[in-house]
Amino acid sequence: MARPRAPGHHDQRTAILGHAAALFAAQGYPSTTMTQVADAAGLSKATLYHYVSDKQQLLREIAHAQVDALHASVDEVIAAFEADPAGSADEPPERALVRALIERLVAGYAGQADALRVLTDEVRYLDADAQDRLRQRQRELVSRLAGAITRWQPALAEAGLVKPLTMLLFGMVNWLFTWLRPDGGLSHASLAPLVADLFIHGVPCVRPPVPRASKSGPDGPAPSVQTAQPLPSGDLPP
Amino acid sequence: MARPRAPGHHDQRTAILGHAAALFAAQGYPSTTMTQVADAAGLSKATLYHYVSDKQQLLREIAHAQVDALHASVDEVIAAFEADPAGSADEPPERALVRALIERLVAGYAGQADALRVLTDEVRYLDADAQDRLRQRQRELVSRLAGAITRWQPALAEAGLVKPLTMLLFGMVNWLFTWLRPDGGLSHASLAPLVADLFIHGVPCVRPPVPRASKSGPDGPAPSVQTAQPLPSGDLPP
DNA sequence: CCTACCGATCGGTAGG
DNA sequence: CCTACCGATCGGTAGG
Repeated sequence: MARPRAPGHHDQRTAILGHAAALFAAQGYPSTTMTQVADAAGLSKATLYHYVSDKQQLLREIAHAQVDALHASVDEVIAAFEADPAGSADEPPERALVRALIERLVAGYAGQADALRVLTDEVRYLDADAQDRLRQRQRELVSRLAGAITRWQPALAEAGLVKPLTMLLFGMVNWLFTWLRPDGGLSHASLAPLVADLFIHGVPCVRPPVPRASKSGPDGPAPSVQTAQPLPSGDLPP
Repeated sequence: MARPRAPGHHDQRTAILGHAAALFAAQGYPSTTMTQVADAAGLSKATLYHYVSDKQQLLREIAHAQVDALHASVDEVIAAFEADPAGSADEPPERALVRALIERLVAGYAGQADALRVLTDEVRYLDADAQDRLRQRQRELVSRLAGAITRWQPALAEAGLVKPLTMLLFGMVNWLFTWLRPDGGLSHASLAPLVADLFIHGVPCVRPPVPRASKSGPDGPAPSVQTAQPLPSGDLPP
């Protein structure tokens, strides 16, 4: 059989990013060598450096492409919703949008597990500048989800609970690739409604301020729950 | 002022593990150098090696101590429950136990953020043997939570949903240190009931098999949801 | 002879 | 697109 045609520059870059994402996801960024990336892509290390300027660029592009893809998913769901806001008739449209967003995010994990893992676990190894830009985009993603939840449950927003609940949702979703095996008996498609049901039926039942007696003594007024600056991923102290 | 007394061997080791956990959590295991660990502990590198045999041992002991601490937390909650199974009278005891376990796990994140982050994010860098032993202990922890949930909602166990729901719970909890700042307006103590309420009110509402029309066509019988082998953390392909 | 520790440097390998 | 290397720095250990 003939040797496959050398792909174009753009395609070769795409392939390299895919191999790099798989290696970063499996081994972590710092312990993945450029030689491994080159081998996986079927290139010499020198040739690899013909397509990318350095190791950081691989991480930067994988992460940015992934967060862009997540935004695009939200775009699509919202566009479909605005075209037909009625939803599925058995639930209010605001809730239907939240459900659709959750199911879409979960479903997206099927084919993007590697890049998503890089986005959540390896971003800490990015340069400070690239990391800041990425976190900004991630915060925007959180805000879009939080906005949909606020329109569904406005009372929660007044209590300052929307951002925390949104982050709990991201916790469930981002933790998936940690335990969900693509070859397991449980698929992403069958898990998506589970996550959506759990969140959608649980959220209306949370009790805002928490007047329950906790371990801490009465050392002040009941703490009003405030929204901390939400950071989708850990950050690196100086 | 006199030079402080040299702490005992055990105390010095404990201090070293604490500094290493902080560095591993902040920078990741591979990019943390033994020199940094030594500096943080106020020791020379050679002296550091008097207390630990190698870098892997640091990671191994931090992770094992942390999973042991989590088991101890579960022990305590269950012991308290068995001493007084009635719970808080306004909810069934099985549900009260699940709530107590959730709140205890969340509260535990207050003082153990570094070690927990190491446990969830850095275990992949452990040797295969140590990693296997640790994952076994983590699976046992998941099983203990799943057992409590099963006793509360036996119907979910028959549908094979307990392990997935347990992992969603761990997702919310393990994701906390990613966005919850200790100095933020939102404390672990005020968040714990939020997580518990969300889970406890959401779980009874999940619909088992999912007879909803999904995107996939009718290419077979409705997939029976099975429990995949739950892995609390990612694993390293060969 | 022990412990606790130091300054200096080893062999090997990383990214480029 | 490869072989041959570099400056640096890693984890770990030597002698005293």
